[in-house]
Amino acid sequence: MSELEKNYRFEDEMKWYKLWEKEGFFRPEVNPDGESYCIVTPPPNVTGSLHMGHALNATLQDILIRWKRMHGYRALWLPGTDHAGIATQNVVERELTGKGIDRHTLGREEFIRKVWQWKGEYGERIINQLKRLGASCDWSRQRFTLDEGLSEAVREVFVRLFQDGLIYRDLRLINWCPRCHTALSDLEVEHEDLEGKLIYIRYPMSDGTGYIVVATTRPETIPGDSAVAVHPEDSRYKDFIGKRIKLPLTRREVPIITDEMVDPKFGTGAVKVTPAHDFNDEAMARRQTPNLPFIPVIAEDGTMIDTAGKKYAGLDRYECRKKVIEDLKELDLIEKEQKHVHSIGHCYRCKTIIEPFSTVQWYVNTKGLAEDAIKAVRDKRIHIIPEGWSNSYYAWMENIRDWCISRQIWWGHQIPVWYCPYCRTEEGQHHGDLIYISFHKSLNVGGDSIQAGTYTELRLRGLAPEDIMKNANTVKIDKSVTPICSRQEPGECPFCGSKELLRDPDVLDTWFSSALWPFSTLGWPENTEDIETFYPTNVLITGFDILFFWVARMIMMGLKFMDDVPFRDVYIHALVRDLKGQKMSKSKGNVIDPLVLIDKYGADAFRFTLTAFAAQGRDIKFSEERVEGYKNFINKLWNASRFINTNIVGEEALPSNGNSWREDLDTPGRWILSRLAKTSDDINTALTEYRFNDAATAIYQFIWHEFCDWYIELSKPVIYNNTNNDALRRTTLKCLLYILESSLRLLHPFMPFVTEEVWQTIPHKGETIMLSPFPHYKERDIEAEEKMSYIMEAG
RNA sequence: GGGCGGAUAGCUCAAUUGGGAGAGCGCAGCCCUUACAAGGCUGAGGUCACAGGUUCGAUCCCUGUUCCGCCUACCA
Repeated sequence: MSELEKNYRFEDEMKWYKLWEKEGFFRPEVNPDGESYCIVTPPPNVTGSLHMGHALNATLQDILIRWKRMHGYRALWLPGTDHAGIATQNVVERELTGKGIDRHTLGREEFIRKVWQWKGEYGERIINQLKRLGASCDWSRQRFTLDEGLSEAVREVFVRLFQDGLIYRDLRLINWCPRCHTALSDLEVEHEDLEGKLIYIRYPMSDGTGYIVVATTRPETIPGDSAVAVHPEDSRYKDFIGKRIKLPLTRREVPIITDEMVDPKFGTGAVKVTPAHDFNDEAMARRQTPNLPFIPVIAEDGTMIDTAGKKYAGLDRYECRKKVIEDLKELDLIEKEQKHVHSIGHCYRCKTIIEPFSTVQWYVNTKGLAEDAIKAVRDKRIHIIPEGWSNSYYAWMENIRDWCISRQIWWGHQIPVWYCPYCRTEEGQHHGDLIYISFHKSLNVGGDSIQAGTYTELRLRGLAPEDIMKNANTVKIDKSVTPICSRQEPGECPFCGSKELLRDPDVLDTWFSSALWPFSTLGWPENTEDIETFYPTNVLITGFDILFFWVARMIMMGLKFMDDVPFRDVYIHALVRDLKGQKMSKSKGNVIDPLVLIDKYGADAFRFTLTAFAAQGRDIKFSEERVEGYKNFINKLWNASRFINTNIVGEEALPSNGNSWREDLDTPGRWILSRLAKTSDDINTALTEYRFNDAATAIYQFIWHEFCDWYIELSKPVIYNNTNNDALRRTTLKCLLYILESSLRLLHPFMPFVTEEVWQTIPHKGETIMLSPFPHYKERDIEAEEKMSYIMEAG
């Protein structure tokens, strides 16, 4: 037992972490006979570094897992990272661009190799930051969503959903990011109100009887119009219905149609219909008989294509808009322009404005899955805490739309589907004629320069299958081409036996693999002991921002493939904001780096601050002053320990729970034991109900204001033997030590480092505080509490 | 457009069954008392957003209003 220094040195925190990890204390095997308790962590992106949200999230999980572990549970906190398809691809691409390298010149295989290399270099950063925070995860079980095992789970799930008819391909408008060059799901689009212009344009009648005025925010898509629509009941346009107009900037004529969806009160009550670039218009087009034609005018990269008119082809969509407005003005077809605020969708990864785009994509039919997932929450097989979020959950689930899962990027789980170019469709067309490939740059074949073509054409021109796929930039496979879905690469076409198969180039939405996380990480589809022991997991702790992205989908997939919920409780924690309540963001420059705070105040003080702030259902406005305050709290505890340590001078062994020493205590002693019991009870109850802040407040109040301010102060006369009562002196020392040691254990889940440090310097039982029992004392001494309250009030 | 949450001391926030309004920081005053000045003690400071209603009694329950934040939506 060494003399404690006057100030606690939090700088040495990590020496304990290293010991814990080395000794295997984080593994559930330390309590082999305990009841199982499991948390799987929300996997952070490999590209990420620890932000306040992660820190809060990890702190709360660590508190629960340490608490349960001390209660003797076979506690597993399973960590890992997410490959984060689009985000990671963007990061690596940006880095390559900095070196003047385009991923297309590298090719798919080489690019993926680069990403893995990048992951090897930087992927552990956030893991190390979690360790710095004190996270007691079982790192021996750490997983990555692109692991072989997890990839197998992904393939298994895809194939089974496909066989069940719950996965299908379809041609329809999707959210397309022209910068990331991929489809996005509805959730991956962030809407933001932007001020634009509502432009009133005259569309001349074909019969020369005048014109109809339509209001639009997107004049650049006029060449893609298939109609003008009015409300069927709109008397202003009664005589126009069925007539045709001359579409400005083109030579085409389009009809005036009716549709219930048109709002007569908006604009002029007449709206241009552009099925290929607007979701509403797509719906309208499909309601018409025959369907209105889809005329795309914008390319994958957001530039205009030939159908937009020679003059505009190649222009960016927003440059084109300006140009079109100028031209319409020149033609005197603009009646007026009006400022107009409306909500515009942006890519959640790169913030580019999304473009509705007609493509063939893979979808999951979610309706049935969602119904089961709704039931699980309604039947209380899953508890969402705070309960208010369950309303959001129901609202979203009840209106769920099919989930677009294919992404036109390279980093991710490639879809386990192949196509045979030599089979025919039901209509008798060759598949090879329905697969269209364009190359990133022209290929030279026997002096010919080839830029694009159908698969059949490219083969006829002498290109080998490998060359075609390796150099492909975009691959468009018609909806009617029969997919061959398989867990392993099929050696040959099951229909015609051809050995020349094309693999679907798309990868799956990152959230597809995350949805399997609670069971794929435990070893599924193998039937492992971990699955048996730890599924369903006990609680999922996460922010509300991924309630739909992730939580809802885990519930759907868990129910579907494990036939049981993935977790019993979902605890939704707050968002960490800055002092003014603003969301932290790099662009606003208000980001507080958790690592900076940890270096400045220590992980314990930082964790405790987050915990004390973590009231249910309320966002956190983070203030650094609080961290300072809890650093002082640590010092308080440290010095209380110093006081006790110097006075027991090694002569006292740790008194055990039920000893007769208690009977010799004076009123303050009986009182503090009773208060300790109440505090332990309060903390256990609070943690059971996920009231983290109440638990933190309880231990803080007890240690500082009851133990230090009152009991230690009252014990001094006794300790210094002013009372000439040796027996009482010894009992009081016992009591001081007992309370201190119990307090450390109560505090350990919140402040793992300082508690271990102090615990090791005082008499204790066991190897580490993190495996010592968590106090749960129930016996109160009401008489002593009442007596003491008189003393305290007399002050 | 629909839904949800918040408004309590100068600042950041607590208060789970309707009866006593609290903490941290900050502020004022007094204390270097042998664990801790990163501390101790004392104190000031709030018609618990506003207006009604229910009740013996409302920060808490109900209605409406204002302001703020968020989620969601097919606002051309």
